[in-house]
Amino acid sequence: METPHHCQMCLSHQKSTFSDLSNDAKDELSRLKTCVSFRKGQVIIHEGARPQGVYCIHRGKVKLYTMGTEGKEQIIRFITNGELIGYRSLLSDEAISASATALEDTFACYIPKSSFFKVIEENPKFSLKLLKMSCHELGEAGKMITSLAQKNVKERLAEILLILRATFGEDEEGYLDISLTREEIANMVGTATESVIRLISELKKEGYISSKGKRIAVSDRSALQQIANIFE
Amino acid sequence: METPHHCQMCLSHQKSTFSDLSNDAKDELSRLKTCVSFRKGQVIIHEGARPQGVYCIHRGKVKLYTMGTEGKEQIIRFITNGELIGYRSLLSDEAISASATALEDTFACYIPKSSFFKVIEENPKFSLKLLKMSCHELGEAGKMITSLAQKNVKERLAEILLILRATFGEDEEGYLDISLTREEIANMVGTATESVIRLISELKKEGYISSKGKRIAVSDRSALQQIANIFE
DNA sequence: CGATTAATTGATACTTCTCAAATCCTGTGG
DNA sequence: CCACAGGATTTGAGAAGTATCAATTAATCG
Repeated sequence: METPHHCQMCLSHQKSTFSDLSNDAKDELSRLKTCVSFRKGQVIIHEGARPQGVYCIHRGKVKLYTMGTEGKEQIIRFITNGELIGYRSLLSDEAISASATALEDTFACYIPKSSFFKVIEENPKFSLKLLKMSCHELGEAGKMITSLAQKNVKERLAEILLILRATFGEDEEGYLDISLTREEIANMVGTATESVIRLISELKKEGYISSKGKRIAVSDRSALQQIANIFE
Repeated sequence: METPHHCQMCLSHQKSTFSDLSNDAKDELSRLKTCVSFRKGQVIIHEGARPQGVYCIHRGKVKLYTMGTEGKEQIIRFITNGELIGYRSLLSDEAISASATALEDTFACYIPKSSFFKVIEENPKFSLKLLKMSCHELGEAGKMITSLAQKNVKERLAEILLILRATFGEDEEGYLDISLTREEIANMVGTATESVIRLISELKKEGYISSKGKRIAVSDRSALQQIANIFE
């Protein structure tokens, strides 16, 4: 893999997990890390494996998913600029519980396990930040559990569309700035591909979203919130 | 609330989250904590509130759940001896995302927020232990998400019965050592109470479990594993 | 021993899945 | 640039899985 020039900057990236570290610590990390890139569709970490380090995404979009029965993917969440991949299993000392695959060409830093733990041990504040992060994720996971258990497919689809918008934003034409197949959307919503397709066209008819090919635009956010039973 | 005598011991409880602390740190915690108890059915922390401290369960059983639409509970997980309640929202600095209610009379230590953070800051190893714990929970949550999204109700019920057995064990007669209503089981499985009832009686007919009143005994663990698609 | 709550059963309606077939895209090689 | 192969999307029809509602029986608690 090439070392892209911009990777020099990735530790000080505004939104990076490492952004609050002291300059000294960042310098040290810079020496310890290597830069890697992944093509669209490439697997970054694989469920069941033992992790040897963490990836910090500099630029790109990644899906995190587990394999369910019948080999069907269940997308747990998405990971994008500044966020970490693989820290969960490293810290809990377990096998990797979810695979990660690049949704588009992605650039990342790779930080070996030993270096990662060194940074944690020498920077209690960073350790606390990781703790805060994982506890936040835990809350999000709880919400997802409740949605899956209690909402119907249309409600969940509306919720996911809002999550996609909040996570990836919109391009200049107003479309969600993420390219997913209908199947991937279904794998996040927890339903069959055909059901997603039917409900997307239903939401279109109702005027809450629009779409061109696989690209989707949210046109009435508050309507989707109502459908999804989100009151925030 | 009275201060039960046995609470003196709870920090050194074999399985306590705090068990690895130095004696000095434990002594300090002993001065900072207070002892509380909850009757069966009593709410310990309430979704949406701002937490002021954490509870460490000394003895008892607690359900952690969020309110879904229509006021239906979704049980996220159970908490028992040695485990913490409320640490997630304290550490992520968010509102409490899940309520906790005692399933039976429960004794706990209450550690105020400031004391909890003091212990974390002064004991990096403890901080790392919390990190490990929350990352483990994150993995469990991921599994639950995949189950809810991909397994049918019978598969999920089988899985939950196995989880209950692993979490709470069996009494001398072989029944699960936890008393839940059918509705609570349904709120964990993510289905209607009547569906749980029908499937429990189906599993009974098939000889994999037995039951007397509300008490349930797992009689064929590996059959349940097969039904639940668990291959471990 | 009531009175209340929980558990059970049956009938029916609704949601969602599955399978099959048709159409639409997209990237590629000629 | 065009045609084509292969995958993705869409639509329809029917089956399966679950939920809901109502009525009955069982268990529990003061």
